[in-house]
Amino acid sequence: MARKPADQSVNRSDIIQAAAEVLQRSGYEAATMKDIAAAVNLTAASLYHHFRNKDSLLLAVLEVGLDYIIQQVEPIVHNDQPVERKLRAMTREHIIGLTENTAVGAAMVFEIRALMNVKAPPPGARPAEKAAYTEFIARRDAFFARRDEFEDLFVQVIRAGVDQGVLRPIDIDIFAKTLLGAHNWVGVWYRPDGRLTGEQIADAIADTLLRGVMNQPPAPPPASAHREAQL
Amino acid sequence: MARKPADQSVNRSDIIQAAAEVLQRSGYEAATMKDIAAAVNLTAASLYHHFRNKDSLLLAVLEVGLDYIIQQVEPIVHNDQPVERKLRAMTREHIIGLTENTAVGAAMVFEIRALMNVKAPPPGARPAEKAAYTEFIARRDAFFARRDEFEDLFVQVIRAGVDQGVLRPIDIDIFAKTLLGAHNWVGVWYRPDGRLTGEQIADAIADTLLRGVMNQPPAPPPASAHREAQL
DNA sequence: TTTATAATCTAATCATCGTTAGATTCTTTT
DNA sequence: AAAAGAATCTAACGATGATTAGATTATAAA
Repeated sequence: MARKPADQSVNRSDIIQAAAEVLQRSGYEAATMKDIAAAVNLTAASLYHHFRNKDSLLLAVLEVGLDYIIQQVEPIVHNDQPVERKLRAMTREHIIGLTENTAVGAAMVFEIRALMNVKAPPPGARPAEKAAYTEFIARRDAFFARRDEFEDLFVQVIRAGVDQGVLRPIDIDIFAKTLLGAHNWVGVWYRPDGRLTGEQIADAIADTLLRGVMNQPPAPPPASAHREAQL
Repeated sequence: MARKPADQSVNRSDIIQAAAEVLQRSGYEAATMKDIAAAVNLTAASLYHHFRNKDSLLLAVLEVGLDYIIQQVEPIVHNDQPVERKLRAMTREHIIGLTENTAVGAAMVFEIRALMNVKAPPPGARPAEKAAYTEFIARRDAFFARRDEFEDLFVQVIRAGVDQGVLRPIDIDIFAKTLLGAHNWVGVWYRPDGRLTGEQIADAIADTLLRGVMNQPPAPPPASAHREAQL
């Protein structure tokens, strides 16, 4: 019965990646379904075979991005390295994640607000439309909850550092947001053909921010350590 | 001949502020001329008496924001205080500027990209339309140039600090972007009814970032110094 | 080979929105 | 008061774009 998808037909992931790229150029509202479809050699109508509507496609892009970043960062929180090592590794994974896929990275920064703009269907709308909306709201709220959880990972590690006396008695929320701002901003200006790799950028940022909050000046970064060596 | 504007009629500034507020909620593409007009009790058509078109209104919002921030930050660069005092004061003025008018502050972060999306008029368009477009492009490019100059103010001060040996031999561009990212991000999450004032947030961020880049640990911030005392 | 269904297309619908035309009202100057 | 121009309005135009209906094609399972 169930047919295995053919190799040459596009799948959800193809569309999500293409959508992210169009979003990066145009922003959500300016990006048309036709633009996105053209990026995978389809017509706009064909996209509706894969996604309920435009909002749902946007959400899918953001979910993929958040899932990936959480998957990279979360394990670091639960290992038993010292706080400074954890923070450095988290900065690395976050920034590398944003720079490896700049389209999705930019969407994570710029398009989240578009999630707030979706309008409820009018009272006279078809039941299917209302159902789609309800489901969307639930998925969106779950997304925001996960986003908050992600940001809280940094808060947890920073708090542990302050409690242990490794970090100065800083305002934890403000530092977490300073950190996240510095990270996210990389997603705004980074270009793959730039002077530095994502890894180098991450190390430079981590150096400065760690030094800014540690009681003892941090150990110099493991100069040419390979990425996995940090985990 | 020339009539003095009546007191109860709306002026450019009113519309620009209202537009910024609508933009903050909806983003540029989702914001309609009707929405903006309603915020100043006008019809959409009336806006065209004050602005050539929607693009031009967006640009006006961004120009106002950039002008204000530059006006606050630029003088600091040219006084003769030590680098650390300058950087702290620049952070203060930048963040206070973003938090005093959150609508314009958010526009400066989120809507600049919309400037890239304006489409050229078709070859068959009216001359007036083509002229408006040409003028828009020129103004837009001037805006970007000024924006770059603004960011360069930070680079200049940081470079001076490194040259003087006050700051560690950091990567100047990366640190400037780290700083700007931390600043701009405040414009994303700050709420006027939050726990801290813009000034307090600025001080906390400046503490951490300065400590992160100074060779000697920075002097503790002038605890309860009033804002103007920094200049 | 037949069949079910996945994937895609063409063509149309429906709503929204930027923009313009032209009339009207309001305020200042003469 | 009359004139001039500024500010605003109503009504419409034209374009765009999300979405749907229904037909068509391709592919894997039977």
